[in-house]
Amino acid sequence: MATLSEHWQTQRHGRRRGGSGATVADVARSAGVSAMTVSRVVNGGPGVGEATRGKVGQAIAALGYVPNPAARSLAGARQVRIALLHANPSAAYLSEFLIGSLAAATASDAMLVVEQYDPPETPRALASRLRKHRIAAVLLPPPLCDDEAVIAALADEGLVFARIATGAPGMGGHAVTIDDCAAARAMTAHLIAQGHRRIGMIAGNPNQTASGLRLAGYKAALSDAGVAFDPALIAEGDFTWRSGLLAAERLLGLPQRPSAIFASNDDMAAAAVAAAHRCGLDVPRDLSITGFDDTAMATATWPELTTIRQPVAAMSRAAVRLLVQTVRKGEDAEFQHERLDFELVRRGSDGQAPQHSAVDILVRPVEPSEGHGAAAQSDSGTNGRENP
Amino acid sequence: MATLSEHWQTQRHGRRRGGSGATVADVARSAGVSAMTVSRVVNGGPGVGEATRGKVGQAIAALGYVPNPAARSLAGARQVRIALLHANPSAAYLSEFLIGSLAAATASDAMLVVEQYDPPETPRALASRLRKHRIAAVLLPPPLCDDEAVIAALADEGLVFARIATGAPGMGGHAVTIDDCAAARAMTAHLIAQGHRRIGMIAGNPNQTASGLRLAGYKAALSDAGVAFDPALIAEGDFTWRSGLLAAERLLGLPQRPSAIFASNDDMAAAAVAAAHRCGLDVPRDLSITGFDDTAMATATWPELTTIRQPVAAMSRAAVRLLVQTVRKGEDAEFQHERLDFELVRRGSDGQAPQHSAVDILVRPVEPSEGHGAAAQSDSGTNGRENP
DNA sequence: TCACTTTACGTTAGCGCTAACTTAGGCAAC
DNA sequence: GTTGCCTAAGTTAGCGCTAACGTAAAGTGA
Repeated sequence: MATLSEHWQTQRHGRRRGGSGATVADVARSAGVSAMTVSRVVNGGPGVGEATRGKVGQAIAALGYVPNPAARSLAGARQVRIALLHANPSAAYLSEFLIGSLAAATASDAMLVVEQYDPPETPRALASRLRKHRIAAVLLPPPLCDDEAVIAALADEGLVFARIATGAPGMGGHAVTIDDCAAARAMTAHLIAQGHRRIGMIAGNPNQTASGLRLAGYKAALSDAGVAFDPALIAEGDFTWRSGLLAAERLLGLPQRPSAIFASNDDMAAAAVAAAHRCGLDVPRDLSITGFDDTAMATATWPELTTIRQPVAAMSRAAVRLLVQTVRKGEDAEFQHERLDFELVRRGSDGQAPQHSAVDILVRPVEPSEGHGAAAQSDSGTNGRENP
Repeated sequence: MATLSEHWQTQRHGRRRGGSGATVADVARSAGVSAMTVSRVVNGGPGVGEATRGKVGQAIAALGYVPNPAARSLAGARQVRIALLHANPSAAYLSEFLIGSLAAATASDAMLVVEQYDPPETPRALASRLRKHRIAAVLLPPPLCDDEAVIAALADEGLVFARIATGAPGMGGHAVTIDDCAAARAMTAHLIAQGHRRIGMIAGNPNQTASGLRLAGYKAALSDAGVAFDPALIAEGDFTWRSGLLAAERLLGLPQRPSAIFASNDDMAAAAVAAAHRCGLDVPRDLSITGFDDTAMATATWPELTTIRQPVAAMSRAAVRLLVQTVRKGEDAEFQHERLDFELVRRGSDGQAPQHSAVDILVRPVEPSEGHGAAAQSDSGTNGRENP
């Protein structure tokens, strides 16, 4: 048995200290208050005077104190585990998505685990598997965010969930989206403003609600501009590159082909570029093509795609925050729909509509946002002779 | 909903029990041993009899006991924080990489945090920033795995690191790779086996050590087959799509153009496909093209790319495991080089060489040094064998 | 046989933090 | 004044686990 003084020493510089990092006790001593008060300050709890709060804050800064999350969740007995459920690990947005969620999870002292969901498994089995893993909340990126069977199963198991980039909020869960309809409308208006009138639309898979919204935005912009809607200009894809290729080929095979194609995601837009090249069309001189999402694919094509940027990382951060809040609060689950801003990123794949283009460019040069207009024109004019 | 269970958490002695989950104490009681013994069993520690171990194991299974990681790292005062350092959040491999590391980190009770490194910051500032965040070990995916300045700075700060998919192990850190040279050799042999003799190579950025190895593998396969090496068939890229396009255009502009192009990654291979189409060449009838990495880009082109699959998730898992081990062990850092198997994935972008070289096949069939060629013909792809 | 090591456990004491309670002082109302 | 009630703290008691040490029994060697 250690003597009293030895014991005291042990407590401070004990055999098991991690070495680095001050503790609440250190801060408390330095600020001349109790550990509990420090804890209250750190967590923004009530019942602390303004002066004390200041002293403690200074001590925290001076010692570089960072709370130990392990101790925290032990003491609180509340270790929130959030699952990121994905169906397709190679989806382009997933890495950015993961980075955002991981940051938010770390910040709110929750634990992020990644779970895969593959078709052979039933939604019900999935949900109970998640429960067994002690998951409290689930993050649903596309395409899972629109899978009603999965959502129903999760809700049945009492799991909280947040749907990312879905078109249809509601269904008892948080939703974090951009305004898909407005974005599509902006992009279509952008094309119309450049003189395009026959604008092909490669729509997404109809079981993704975002597809519908993007299509609606397209129609809205046409109607805004008084351009008649032509159903023949809608080709349906399923967000894969391959489907985009087929859709684009159909559009380009039309008797009166469009002068622009707006694809519902970048993969399909990139495929449209490939299809255009196959047909001997120059992009954007003969055909403008725009995408949606601003994934890596947008810059893996030539010319690079003008597209809509979704703030994926911010969206996942927001979703994690919402989930953690809900789980910690407990009962009063009031589900939110957070809508973040999108951005129209202009690159080189769009330009003036063919008929008037040469004149227009001389008279009214393309806005020099990135000087791509001229460069794209000259670059793509070189070489590139082909015929199928 | 959760309303029912939340209410009565006072069930046990403590007023603060989080509802779900057995504890060591529960298991101990059920098995009739002490908590410490349970802990020893769980951690595979020594000093436990076989009979006791069995009893405890049964109790664990019966109660569905899962250790609480928070309590664990608190008690052990060893909360290993591993940083995944990345330079480019949209890199195609990153999501798979993250999934693997996250799984491994969770399994070994380490904490994974993601840190970005952007050029304006100096390597030294980066390293000290990591220290401030209490990072103990760093995961270095490409291209950071070959950044000597960064590596030196990390080493100076006493951080352990693991380099993924680098070509040059050593430099005081773990390395997890595939055998890039053997993989490139296998791919080249695969092309040779199909009658190709003029095989263009789009090399990677020379400051990536993997680039050199892949080039070496290409040369080795040529030499294996007795095909003369022609420096004109090497075009240098930097792993971006755009650079691949330029490189491919140069190769296809050659007076005697190659009948196959082997690109050092999928992005460049996809660009080569685009370039071929631009020139009116059919892939694979007129030109075979193969890639490397098997990222999403490999299936976002038509035809889909025959490529080398790297087990990215497995690699990141292995790296995390190595790092955790090293950090836990403490000093005796013995750095390992783990080399995992690659796989040649055959899709639609490669085929027999055009007519005239078919004669070559009949006259002098290629003698694959280790049976790469023959095995690789099978559609499902084959496991790569290590080289002597 | 006894001293000595080894093996197989049990005991104690925290890791750092916070929920829940307790206490000290202030301030109003009766 | 004193009762009551508020606010701003401090105190106590763990959360679940394991490092370090304690101890009893079995094995070892002379």
